[in-house]
Amino acid sequence: MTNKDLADVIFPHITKTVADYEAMYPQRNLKEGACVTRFAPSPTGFMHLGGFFQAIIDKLIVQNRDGIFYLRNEDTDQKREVEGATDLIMSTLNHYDILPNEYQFKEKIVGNYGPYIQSERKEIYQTFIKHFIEIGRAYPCFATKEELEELRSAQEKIKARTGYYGRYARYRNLPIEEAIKKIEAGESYVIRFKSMGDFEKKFKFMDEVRGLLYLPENDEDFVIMKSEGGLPTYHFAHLVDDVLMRTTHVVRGEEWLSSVPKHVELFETFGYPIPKYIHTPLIVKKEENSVRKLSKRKDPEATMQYYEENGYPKEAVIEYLMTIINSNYEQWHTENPDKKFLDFQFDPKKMSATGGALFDMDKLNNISKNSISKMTKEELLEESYAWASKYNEQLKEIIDQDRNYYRAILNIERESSKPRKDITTYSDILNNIWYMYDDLFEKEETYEFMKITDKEEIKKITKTYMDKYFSVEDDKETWFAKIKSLCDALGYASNMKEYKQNPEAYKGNVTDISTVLRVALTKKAQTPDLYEIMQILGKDKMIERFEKLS
RNA sequence: GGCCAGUUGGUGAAGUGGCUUAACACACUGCCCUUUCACGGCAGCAUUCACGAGUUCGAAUCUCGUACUGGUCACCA
Repeated sequence: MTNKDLADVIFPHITKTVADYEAMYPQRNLKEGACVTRFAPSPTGFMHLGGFFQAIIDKLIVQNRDGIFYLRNEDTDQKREVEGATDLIMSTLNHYDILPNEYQFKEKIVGNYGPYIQSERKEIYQTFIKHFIEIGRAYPCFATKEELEELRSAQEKIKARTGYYGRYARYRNLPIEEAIKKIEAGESYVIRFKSMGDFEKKFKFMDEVRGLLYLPENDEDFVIMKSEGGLPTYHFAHLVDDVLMRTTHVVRGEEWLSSVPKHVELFETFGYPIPKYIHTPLIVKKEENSVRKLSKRKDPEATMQYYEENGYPKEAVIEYLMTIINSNYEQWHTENPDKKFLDFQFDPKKMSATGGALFDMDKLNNISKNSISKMTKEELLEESYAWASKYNEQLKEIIDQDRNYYRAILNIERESSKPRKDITTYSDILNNIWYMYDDLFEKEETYEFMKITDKEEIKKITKTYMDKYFSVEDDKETWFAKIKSLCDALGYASNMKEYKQNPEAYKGNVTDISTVLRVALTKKAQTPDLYEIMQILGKDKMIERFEKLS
């Protein structure tokens, strides 16, 4: 009995060879220096911020060098699989313009290196596993859960390193005859890799972010194929897929760093070149006195859905993540305002290796605010309308009522060198403009009058203003000159310096008068430019609102 | 506990032996501008790079030790 017999008993249906697959998926014909990257999420029904972060890097590496960025669906854990997960991933990548070059989606395969769904690659994995068994580098293991738990507690008791390795690898040297007998008797088993490594020895490993590392060799006989379903574990799928799909750069979270010895031994056993690894910092959150990974259960901001729903412009989300990816990005972007994020030259060496970047909502909000302030009125109209159509019916209705009116409101103090920055997200817009709409204006009950609260005085100010000083034709200078005249006429100081020198001589100053007009028209003490608001409101509406006060 | 990584202001960080009396951005504070707010401008915010020792004429930058933080040790990825 030989290993070959064992392999045939386990995989009687596998007829192809490793060489067949190597031929089917030949070396890619790429330009000099072009890279192949992948985004390989497991379909859990969420698009995690951390995964998205990696997808940006994947895209960045490939961009401008005619490389290939592909999406691979890692669905080997059927227990966790969620229906429609790929839809969500694709739509998120699409929303942010980082679509892959190759993918498999809705029965459609784009690219010659598929299938890109792991559960459809079972035969391929099994071919490789079969080969491993034949060459004596993999074997069936019949250890039960209980057996493994016992092993673990025994190891803990004598303070040995836990795990299935060396002399603890109970089924490693099981005679082939016995193994076959057990299999034929229908016993449950997994396939384990037979490691030849020595934990006491170190090897050199080049991490693209951290530089040269010395890691201990792997000596664990880890599982490469699960008992149910015959699907591989991550480690083995990583080997097979990234070899056959000809991946050159693996971008993944730094939680994988400690599995590197396993992967290196796997690649070396086959004699395949090891891809370059970019282990990215995790995005973490502060809690009490510790930090932890963003969790989709506890932190809504951990999923990409959050940013879409709350109306963050996509450029803002990208820009924020870019500042974490390479902190010189912000500077680069201010120096190259017309370039897109994909033009940026990503350098893994410049990425922080600090083991965790604290998620900073303040920073994101600031970026978002700036990004909205730079939009033209037309852009903001389109973007906010698209957002409202999905997430805010009230805003959508308002826009539908009168697009021109809405556009005019958005344009207040916009499209200038120093635009306003008071809208953080699209979901913020309504809070900032409601008073321009009669029904919303009616609903608000309180007027935020400040210094002048006397009804008669307010009435006098508004009436005098409308009767003698207001004209729609005035430009801004004339308009303000008239406000000043109004001040003078009613005993308020039009000149702030004079007022400050002798406040007793006046009833108040131009600020007080402006505030009265502002609050009377908007109910709010703080609004954008009053002149523009009056222009948009128009004379009739102004009179109407002033009269409501009596 | 073993192994691995990391440790520069409240936050993201620049920095790779002298150009650093530690960049930039966010946050915060104060002042100025101003019809309110937002914007903008100016200034302040780490005498010091976790701590200790060593190498060196010279260290945030190199070496060692300690402490702390994080990751990992699954038939999850």
